[in-house]
Amino acid sequence: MKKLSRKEREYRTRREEILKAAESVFAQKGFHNSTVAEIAKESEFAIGTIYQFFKNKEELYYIMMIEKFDLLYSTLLTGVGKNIKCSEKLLCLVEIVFAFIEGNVDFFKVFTWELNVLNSNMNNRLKDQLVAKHFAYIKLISDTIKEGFQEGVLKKGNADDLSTALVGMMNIFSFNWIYNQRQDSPKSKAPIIVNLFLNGAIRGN
Amino acid sequence: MKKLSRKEREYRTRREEILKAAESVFAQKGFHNSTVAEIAKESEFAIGTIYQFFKNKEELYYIMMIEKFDLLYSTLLTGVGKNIKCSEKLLCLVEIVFAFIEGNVDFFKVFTWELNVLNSNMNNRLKDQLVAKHFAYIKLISDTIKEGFQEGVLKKGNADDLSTALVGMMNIFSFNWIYNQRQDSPKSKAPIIVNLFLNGAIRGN
Amino acid sequence: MKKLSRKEREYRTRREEILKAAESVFAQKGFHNSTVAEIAKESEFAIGTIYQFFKNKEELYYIMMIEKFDLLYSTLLTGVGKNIKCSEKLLCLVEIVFAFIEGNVDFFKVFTWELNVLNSNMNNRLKDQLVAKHFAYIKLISDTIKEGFQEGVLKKGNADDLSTALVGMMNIFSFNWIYNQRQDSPKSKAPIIVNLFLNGAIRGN
Amino acid sequence: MKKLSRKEREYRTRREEILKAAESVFAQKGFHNSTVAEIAKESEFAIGTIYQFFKNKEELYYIMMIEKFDLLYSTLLTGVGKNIKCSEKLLCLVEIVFAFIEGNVDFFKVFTWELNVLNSNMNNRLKDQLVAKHFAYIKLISDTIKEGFQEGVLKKGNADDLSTALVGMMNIFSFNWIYNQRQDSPKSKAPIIVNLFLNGAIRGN
DNA sequence: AATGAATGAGTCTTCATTCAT
DNA sequence: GATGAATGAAGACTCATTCAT
Repeated sequence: MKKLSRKEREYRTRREEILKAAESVFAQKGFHNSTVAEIAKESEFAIGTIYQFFKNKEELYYIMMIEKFDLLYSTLLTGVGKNIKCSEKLLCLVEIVFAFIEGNVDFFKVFTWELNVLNSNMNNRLKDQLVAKHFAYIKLISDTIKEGFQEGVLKKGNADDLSTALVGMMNIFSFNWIYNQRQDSPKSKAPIIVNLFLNGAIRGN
Repeated sequence: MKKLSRKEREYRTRREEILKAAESVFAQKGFHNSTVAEIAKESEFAIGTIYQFFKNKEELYYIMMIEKFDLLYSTLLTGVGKNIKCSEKLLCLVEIVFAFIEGNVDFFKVFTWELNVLNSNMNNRLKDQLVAKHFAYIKLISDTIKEGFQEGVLKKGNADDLSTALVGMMNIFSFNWIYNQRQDSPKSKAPIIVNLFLNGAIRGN
Repeated sequence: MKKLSRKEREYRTRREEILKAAESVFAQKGFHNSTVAEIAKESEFAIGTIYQFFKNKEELYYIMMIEKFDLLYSTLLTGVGKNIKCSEKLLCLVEIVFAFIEGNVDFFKVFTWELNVLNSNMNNRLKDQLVAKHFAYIKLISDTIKEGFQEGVLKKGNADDLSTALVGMMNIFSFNWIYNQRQDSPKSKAPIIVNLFLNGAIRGN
Repeated sequence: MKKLSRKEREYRTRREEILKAAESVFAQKGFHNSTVAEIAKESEFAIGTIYQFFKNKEELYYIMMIEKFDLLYSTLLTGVGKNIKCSEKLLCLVEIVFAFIEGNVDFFKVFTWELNVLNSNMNNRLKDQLVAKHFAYIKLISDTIKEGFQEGVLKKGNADDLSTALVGMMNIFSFNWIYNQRQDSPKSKAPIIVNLFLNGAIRGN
């Protein structure tokens, strides 16, 4: 661990401050609606100073993301390593991720899709309509799960949590397929997902 | 079902064509990097014509989304209704969603986060770095699952699918908490998720 | 006076209706903020129909103005001719012009300067400020006139009317000079104006 | 009088330059036919720079007007104050206004009505026709005044000047009535105007 | 090294005019 | 002759980036 000069230490501190400001601004407005001027103001540096630390807005965005991911990753690595049994490791892993998210809401908000970021004052009605459609879709699933409770085939539990979990799985497989050429088609994954959802991953079920 | 005049039919057709073009353009570039001029060109109409059908770019975006959601929803409703058993319904549901996504890649791409939409020619290296971080994170999870195979506690299967599914569940609970005030904190959901992942939803496990 | 065919008569009627609508719309919003679509709607004709009667928006504007001027002129000609003495003629003339204006407010509004026509919701404060400056200017003049009352040199009367009249004379000489090359400079007209204002046009004063 | 920093002084200078350019461009083309790009070019600044000094085109317009008015007003105030007798004050006042107008032709042109501002290459014939109508109207008045010369009731003088003055008075009373609810109807002002025109404001006439 | 004023390319949106029906 | 949907040129305004101080 090299000892840093005062210059170097100050440089790092400023850089961190800018990254923090960027995270906050990007989280509130998304990439496209955030201006470099805002980030400058939030960080209490001049616009030009931002450009001394980062080549451009896009680089600032990427580096902020990468560093956050790094932090999450190293936290996970240490945390998970403290457990021995697989099931304990998994629980620990999920807990660390969630704790990280609760402690870095701004960062996670940056992942938001563009929709959430439209200025839409005028189109609030349309936005509400879209949200309503989404809820109807979720409700269809949770209603099906409630039927499973009635039918006696599913353990009684929170139907919303279960439907949320199922949707989460569907979404991620869809994304992966869309943005990764090599992935199998989602359709082929359907039985796997439903099977996992119903029987779980543990041997013996 | 009222019979539509030729005028009305033509109007609808044109509107559909614009919506299709918008879907395609928005999917490729995201909302902010798409220009109305591009949508006009793609749809083979003049710029001004777009504005005869939609008040502005934002409205075009929302309406495109809403109509797609409507279509998915009604397809689901009919499809799921044909089954009786809960587990069959769920499989059917997942299959319909996946079939819809495979048939509407453009639409689904629109949901993408802004990151995927940056012009980044310059910053491709950074983007790759970020993707690498993400894969390392996923790998940590799938490695843990592979340990579960070794340990004999988990049914042998595709570790990538399982880790993907787990991440999908974590993500969606995080999103819901971030964008919904009333939701319980993710941390409290950790045991539920891990339990579902391990034991499944079926009664008796 | 040729007798007109029905066709011809209908043509004239439609034309009048369009001109009337144009007058009303132009008066409310000025030339630049009026759209042909609005004039079409006001006149209850289609946009295309407007263009059957007038080559373009500008021509519609000019012809509307010209026809109104014609009407005023012929009204004046008949009215003034009924008097014999010059002073009666002048009074009659002023009265006819004023009656015409009161009966054709819309038309006269069209003469407005662009200032009155700005959309300025945002800039209302600035507009008010400008109006205030103008009033200060007028007040300076009427105060000077009031001093004349005190001094005993001016017949007691309405200082506002007198200052308004003076400003009206100054304005018109300025305009004429600005838009007519050949006119004498306003400066040379100053004594004439002040003399007329003080002594009037009648012989003997 | 605070001493200004170099920065502040430079800022003011640039601002003045933009205002001067705006005055010139607006004077030539009117508000609506002037583009911000033209003003930028005329002032030798970039478009964006204009927006650093003024929120938008409209604000630029208003502020330019207000500052000119301020200048005229303060010039008047000092100038008129140097005289004691009312009639001298009035003459001085008129002379200052006229001198100001001669020195600020651009500014005064800005007051122009929209008519003068139409692009009318195509419609020059119509514009000429309209101007002709206007002259006919003026001529009617000046002819009446000439009759007054013949009749011996009016002091011999320049009939054009007299008719111009009369029209100026009529116009301003009409404007004030149209744009000020509370004002008396023009018709009621007719005798006042004619009386002023004939007898002047001086006591004893 | 830090600053922030200046830059101008880029984009949404409007609206006069045309022309196929 | 009447219609009004389609057109696309034009213009206000924004904001990432530069560079002189």
